[in-house]
Formats: sequence, C-alpha cells, structure tokens
Amino acid sequence: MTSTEKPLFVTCALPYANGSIHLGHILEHIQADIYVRFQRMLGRKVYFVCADDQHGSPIMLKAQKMGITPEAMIAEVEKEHHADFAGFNITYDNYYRTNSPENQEICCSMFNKLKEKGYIKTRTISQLFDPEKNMFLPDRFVKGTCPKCGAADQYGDNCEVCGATYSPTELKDAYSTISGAKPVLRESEHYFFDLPQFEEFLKTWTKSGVLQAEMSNKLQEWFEQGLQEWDISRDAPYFGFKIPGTDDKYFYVWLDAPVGYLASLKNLLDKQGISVYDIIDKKNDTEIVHFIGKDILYFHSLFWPATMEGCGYKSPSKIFVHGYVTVNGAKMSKSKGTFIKASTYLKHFNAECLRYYYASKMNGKIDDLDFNLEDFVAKVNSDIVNKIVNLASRTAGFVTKKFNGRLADTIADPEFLAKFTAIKDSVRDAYLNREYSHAIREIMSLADLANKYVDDNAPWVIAKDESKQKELLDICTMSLNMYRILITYLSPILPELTEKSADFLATDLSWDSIETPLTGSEIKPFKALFTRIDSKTVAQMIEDSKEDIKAEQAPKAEKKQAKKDDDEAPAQITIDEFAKVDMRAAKVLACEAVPESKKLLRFELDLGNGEKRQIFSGIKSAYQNPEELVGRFVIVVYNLAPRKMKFGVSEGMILSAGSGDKDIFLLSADSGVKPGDRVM
RNA sequence: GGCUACGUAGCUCAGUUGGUUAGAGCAUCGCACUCAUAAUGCGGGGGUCACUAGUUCGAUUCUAGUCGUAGCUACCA
Repeated sequence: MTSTEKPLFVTCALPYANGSIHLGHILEHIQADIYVRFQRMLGRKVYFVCADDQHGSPIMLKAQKMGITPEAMIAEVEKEHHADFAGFNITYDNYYRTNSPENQEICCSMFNKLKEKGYIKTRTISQLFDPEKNMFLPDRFVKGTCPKCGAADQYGDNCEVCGATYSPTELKDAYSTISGAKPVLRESEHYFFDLPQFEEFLKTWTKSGVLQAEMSNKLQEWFEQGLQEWDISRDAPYFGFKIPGTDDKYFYVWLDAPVGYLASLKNLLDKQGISVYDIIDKKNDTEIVHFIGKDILYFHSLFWPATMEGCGYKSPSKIFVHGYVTVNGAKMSKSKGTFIKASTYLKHFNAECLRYYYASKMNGKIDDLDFNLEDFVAKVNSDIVNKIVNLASRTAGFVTKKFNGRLADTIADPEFLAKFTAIKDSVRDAYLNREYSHAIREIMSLADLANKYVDDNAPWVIAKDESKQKELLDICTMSLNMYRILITYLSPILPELTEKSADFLATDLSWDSIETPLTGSEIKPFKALFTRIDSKTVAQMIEDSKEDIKAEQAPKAEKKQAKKDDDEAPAQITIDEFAKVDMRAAKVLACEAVPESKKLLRFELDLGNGEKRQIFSGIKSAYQNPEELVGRFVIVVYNLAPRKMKFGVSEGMILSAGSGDKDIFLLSADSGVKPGDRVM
C-alpha cells in the first residue's frame, strides 16, 4: 500500500472559544485545507476535522462577566467560528465541539485506561485560593508586588519589570484579579499524568520523522531539562468534565482539548457506522496529521502522544508546525488595526485572495509569515488576474466569436504544451511537503511562458487574415489548455476560481485529467473570473479593524474606571506603616534624557553626606529640557528597593504629582532644605 | 542572562551539498504590442548576499564572534 492510499486523519488546532477567529488562525486552516484538498485530488480518503475548544477557567470567567452561562457563550462563539471557516472555504468533514458527549466519553475512557495502567498519580499541592470567589487561582489571575524588585502589579509567575520568575506564593501584597481579594494558600489533591514514564517512547517517537527538524531539536531541550509530571486536574468551580470517581475534580482543559480531535472524528464516523477506536488502533493504517502553531508544540509533541501511547492507541504520524502571522513586518496590533478578524477580512475581500497570498509564502517551515498589505494587493492582482486569468481572457473571445466556442480538434504544438505537464510531479511534491510557495513559483513561471507564447503568436494579427483561421484557433486552443493546466495545479489553493473555470471550459479539472488535452469541445463565453483588488479596500479593512477593537474595549474602559475609583479611596494605613517610607530631599547634580527610552530621565542626585545616587524617572514627557532641573531639590523615596532597568539600576524613586503626560510636576522643598534631609 | 531561528535588490521572497557575470515577482525607467479585467512581451537601472575575523586555491554559502529582529526560557504549559 503506497502512502497515498492510506486514509488520512487531519486536524487543525482547536480554536479557543473565548474570542474571534483572526487572520493568524486562518493561516493554519488554509495551510491544512490546501493540503487536504490536494490529498483528496489524488484520490486519498481524508477525514478533516476541527472543533471549538470550550473548557477552562478563562471561558468560565468570561461568561460570568457577561452574565450568561458558559454554555450560552460557547454556543454563540461556535456559530461565529463556523461561519468564519466556511467563509474561507475550509472543507472540514466535521467541525465539532469539546463540550460534547463524545468528548466526555473518550476523555473518561482514556483516563480510566491510563489509571488502570498506573500512569495517573495523585498528590496534594498548595495553591492560591480566592476566598471570595471560592476558587483556586491560576497563576495569571494573581497579581502583586514583585518580590525581587518591588515593582507593583506584576503577574503571579514573573515580573515584567525585572524579569524575575517566581511562584505566585512569593508575591507581596498579592490579590486576585477576579475579585480583588487577598488569596490564601490552600491545599488540594491533584491528579497527575506520569509523563516521565514515557521518556523513552517519546524520544523514539520524536526521532521517527513526525516533526520538522527545528522542532525535534526543541524537544531535545525539553528532554534535557527533564520531563515533569503533568497536572491534569482542576478543582471546582471549573467549566469542564468531572473526573470519574471524584466529586469536585475536573479535567484540565488541555487534557480534553486534543481529545476533542477524536470527539469530532467520532461524531463524524458514528453517522457512517465506523468506530473511532478502530481508526486509532495501532493496527489501523490511517495516518494522523496535526497542523498546529509553534506555541502549542509542547502539548502535541509530549502529552498528546504519551497519553495516546498510554492508552495503547496510535500516536500522531505527523505534526506540522507553522509560525505566526505578522502584518507589515510587525506583530498584529490592535491599535494599528492590524489585528484583523476573519469576519472583518471577509467583509472586504474574497477568501481566495488571502488563500493565494498565504500559499505564495508558505514553505513548510516554522518561520513567521508576513502579511504585507501592499504586497498582498500587488501579488493577487498581478499573479491571478494579470497573468493567469488573462490567459483565458485574451484568447477566449476569438474562440467564442469566430468559432462558436468550439476548440480545435488537436493540439497544434504538443511539445510546447508538454512543458506545462512536465512540472506535475514537482508540483505534487511541493504540495505534499507543504511547500506551496515553491509550487506557485513554478506555476507562475509557466504562466509567464504562456503569455509569451500568446505574444509570440500574436493571434490578434492572424485573426485579420482570413486564410489563417485554423492557425488562430490552434493558438487559442493552446492558450486555453495552458490555462486549464495551470488552474488545475492551483485548484487546492483557489477552489472558487477553479469551479468557475471548470464551468467556463465546460470540463472537469482533476489531477488525473491534466495530461488529457481539451479539444473539440465547446467552451462558454468568457466572463470575468476574478475581480482585482485595490489598496483602498485594504485601508477600509484596517479602519474596520480599529472599530472592532474599540467596540470590544468599551466595556474594558469601564472596568478601568471602576478600578480608578478604588484608587481614590485606598485602604487606611497606620502611622507606623507610613513611617516605613523613608523620604528625603535630594539635590539634582545631573539630569539627562535617556535617548533610547520614550519616558525616562536619568538623574544623578546628591543625598547628603557625600552619597550620590542614580535614579530613573518616567517624566520625560513633562520635562523636555532636563538640564534645567540641575541644581533644584526633589523628594526621593530613599529606602525603595533598587530596580534594575534596561539602562541601569534605579536607586529609589523621585516623587511627582499630576495626571500624566505633560501634566507631571516634581515635588520640591522650600528654600533652606539640604541634601539628605528627611521628610517628616 | 541563556538557548534557538532569521538578517540576500525599494518591497515580498527564492537560491547556493563552497566555484565562472547572485535570481524571481512587484515597484521603477525605456521600447514594442493593442487580443485581454490600463492586462502582455522585450530591454535597462538597482545588491560589498547584516558586520568582522577565520578555514579554504576560492565563502553569500562552512566556523567563531559582533550587531539587529523574532521566539523560547517559569516546576507554566
């Protein structure tokens, strides 16, 4: 059995049900869809499935905030996701959900198997708990003061100011970002998957060619660090599946998400009377292929194959990892309007444009792909319209007007046409290796050749000579056959254009028919097959994206307002607490703007008794001429922990008041104060 | 800080298992053509292949370092 005869089970990563699909998601789905469409073209049996990933704390909390049930929220999101992928012509055999009976059944059955075989352990761990909300807090829902540098409002796992990493229990003045309550430490029994038992299996598996080389190197690093047991349980309240045999333990969302692949497949196969367990049986020759982004490699290359192996099931055959999408060379940015939702894109452009553009840059590697907006317009117009479609457009008219649409009975120059069929294998290999850009390069160079053929033969000249009518038809038949071949090559990428072209040529465009010339048949009158795009539409799309974000952020602004109100009435402190702050007067010895920084001024201060300190202060916006500050007195928090900053260590804090930006005013003392005087 | 990847024409990208004048598309300039969705063809200009050192008869391609960009780095996954 050759590899193209084996059935194929293909998935895309399950989009999380707390937000919209954006052009980053779409990259993966287009990549997979092209792959799948091509495999189907070769006649291969494919199950292409996806689903919404609907469990976990973020979903539970977001639904709470919206005042609806998680079920209601995910149903809404699912509808939207469905429409988005359909809009991009992604041909899923099934798009399902993780919050489904099928998923629960498979999760529980897999868990029980793993437990029976001794791969599940329990251990009591201490974790921060929100006493008001009555729930355990994931790290990123805890904020507080960094224990290393004293920066306020840092997340529970690391400090964005000094880069220190720590456990959330080390945070000072920690608070829950959900309720604002002070978290307490509480113990709980957790379930762990014993990943280290699978080390040998995983090492062998990762070397079996399932991953790109870069990714398998990455795994080496993880092996060197040592595999850890994986915490797969979460305590109630949690939106997910209850773990069998427990009252208040739930499967961690990342346990049930990949199982969602199987759930979606099961939902599909049940209707066909096929058992999903047969497909994942080790004896079954179905190949399992996952398309994922590089951010979730860890789950798919360690936990997922290990849990499958632990259950005695087949591990994935291929994990195809791709990079991120950047827009105009930068990360997608909400404020720049380059965070473009799938639905926003579809309001302005046809799916085919993006399918083509992405494909023209996809190479099967994990490099990021840049969505350059100018390049997008240029490439779509010049490749698809000016070159490819032009071939049909410039010759079809003659056939229709002069020959009633009937093509010549033979191919005039089979040798020349053979150049077009000659790249068939190379195009096939490119598709199979996901080197779509390579395929497109070859196809486009033939499109150039085809246009040159038409130019060289100048049918518009021959058309005027009544004695050369056969020659005219020959040339047009050649040109339309070149078009037929090229569009067939492109059909996995451009399904709509292919369909329109098949209708226009009144023939089937299949992989097997590539070498079979289209002769003696009638074509339909040519109509514009593809509409060119322009940069004004791009600008509109960007504007729309900015509007999307504004609409989304409106409620968040309210939240900020609420938080601000809290600031106005901070908790009272005792005089003892106040006395802990040592503030002193200091004389500015030198002051300069930090050139690489937008906000910072660097001060050199005299704190009396010959003590000098360097302090950075974020007041550049209000003091354009820092040198004018030299000689004046400022108030400094003397006993603030030093903070290492990008440009040096800041040894204290200079006090100022104001609302920000240009309205920042340094505090100072009246004349007579001396460097080092304490503020009483 | 450590690790990894990337850095080739104005833009987006190929390519080189080390070897004569480094490629494509778009953009730009000139010419031709007028069948075609102002599309096409021919020709020109444009690159010290990030920088520096090393290996080599020879490096854009190998090695090391530097700079820049991105990602990873947490008992997080």
